[in-house]
Amino acid sequence: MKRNKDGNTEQQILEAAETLFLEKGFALTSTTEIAKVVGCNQALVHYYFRTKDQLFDSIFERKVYLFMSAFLEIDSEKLSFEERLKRKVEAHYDILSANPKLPFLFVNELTTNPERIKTVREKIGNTSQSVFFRLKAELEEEIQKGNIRPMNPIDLLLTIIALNATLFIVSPMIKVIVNISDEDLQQVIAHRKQENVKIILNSLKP
Amino acid sequence: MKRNKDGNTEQQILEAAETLFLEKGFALTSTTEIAKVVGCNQALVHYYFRTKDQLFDSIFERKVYLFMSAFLEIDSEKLSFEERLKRKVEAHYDILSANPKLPFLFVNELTTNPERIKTVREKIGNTSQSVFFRLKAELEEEIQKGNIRPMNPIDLLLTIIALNATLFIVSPMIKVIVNISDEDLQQVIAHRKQENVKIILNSLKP
DNA sequence: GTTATATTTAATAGCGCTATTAATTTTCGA
DNA sequence: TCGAAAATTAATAGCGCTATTAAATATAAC
Repeated sequence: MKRNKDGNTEQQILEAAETLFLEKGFALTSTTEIAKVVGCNQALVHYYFRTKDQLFDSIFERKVYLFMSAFLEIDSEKLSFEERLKRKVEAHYDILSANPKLPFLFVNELTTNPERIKTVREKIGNTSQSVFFRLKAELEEEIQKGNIRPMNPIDLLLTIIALNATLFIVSPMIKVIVNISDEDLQQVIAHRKQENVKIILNSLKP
Repeated sequence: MKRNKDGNTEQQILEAAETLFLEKGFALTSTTEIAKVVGCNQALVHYYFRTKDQLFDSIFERKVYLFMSAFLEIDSEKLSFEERLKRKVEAHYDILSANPKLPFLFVNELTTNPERIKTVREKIGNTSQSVFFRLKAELEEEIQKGNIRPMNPIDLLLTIIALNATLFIVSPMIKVIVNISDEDLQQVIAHRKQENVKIILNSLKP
């Protein structure tokens, strides 16, 4: 029986690669290991994806979209700026809770391999820019109205990303610096969403 | 002339290693490359430090201390809790500004090699715990007095680390998501210190 | 059933890395 | 100045990795 019983081998490779890349990053993951997880020959990984880089890129692009997706949706309901922002922050946090390794993947790859930034920008640059300019416009309108203090949209984005992503990025560090148990850490994660929302909304006040 | 003109070779290796480890992390830095930077034979790196791991550890430990150092000093002056906290946050931010690659190093190594957590904890565990418990005690006293809202000291630490470290961790990401120039990024970094202080002090209010 | 095509495997070239060893050169005190 | 100790080098064993190639096997169309 040569053919893989579990159906689509290409898909299995993709899934194993995703798990391993998220776990250890690009450099520490080998096509040999991916093949071992799937239970196939190592050459198959290259048969389907040619190079390790191509395999990684196809995964990475979708992950970047996932990370941004919380900010992409345009809310139809007529809600206040703060309420809309609150929902986006919560949605973003939820996505990260479900994919806690995501922030590390970005940091790791975009820091160690700045070349990839160009690739990413080509593919998602327009989307991310439109997200940014929409936020910028909304923010300026609110500032104009005097509802929130004057601030740079980059600062707001930074605060959101910092608070939301960092918990997942630094949880290994936290465990070292504070001698905290895994259960306590889970508790922190659980209640941290509202904490973040609170801090972010507080930071807007005039 | 066999002897290195620039004096202490061991020190030069240490410095080159530090630069490279900070730049690319443990895995992507080779002893071969370190030797090339120093201009010596690759075996010398192993002559002085035996293994790449030992070389890394000796650097890593000092970096962890550096990261924490802002919170170590006990301020003699009689200042309010908020003022003391403000100064610590600023000192911490200053250290990171001077060592912007530090946060990435921690995240990278403690995430990809959790084994190292044990080593770090053995060496700095007591120090970090005493820092934590001092903060905890001070915080509880202030909460008792009603000066700040009830909160977990872990939350406060998380907020500080998140806001301070993240800017330096994610600056490559920011450049992608927002199409920001290097000059603009420098501006953001420059004014971000007070922004962080503001957000942190705001987050304490009852 | 035969055959073209898709999938899978074994084998391997070629690279860079870590760590060790033995030999060589330099240093420096007696 | 001699010789032990320290510093440095060349050489290399041995490993795992990426990517390719050619051969083997399975699939499906006819």
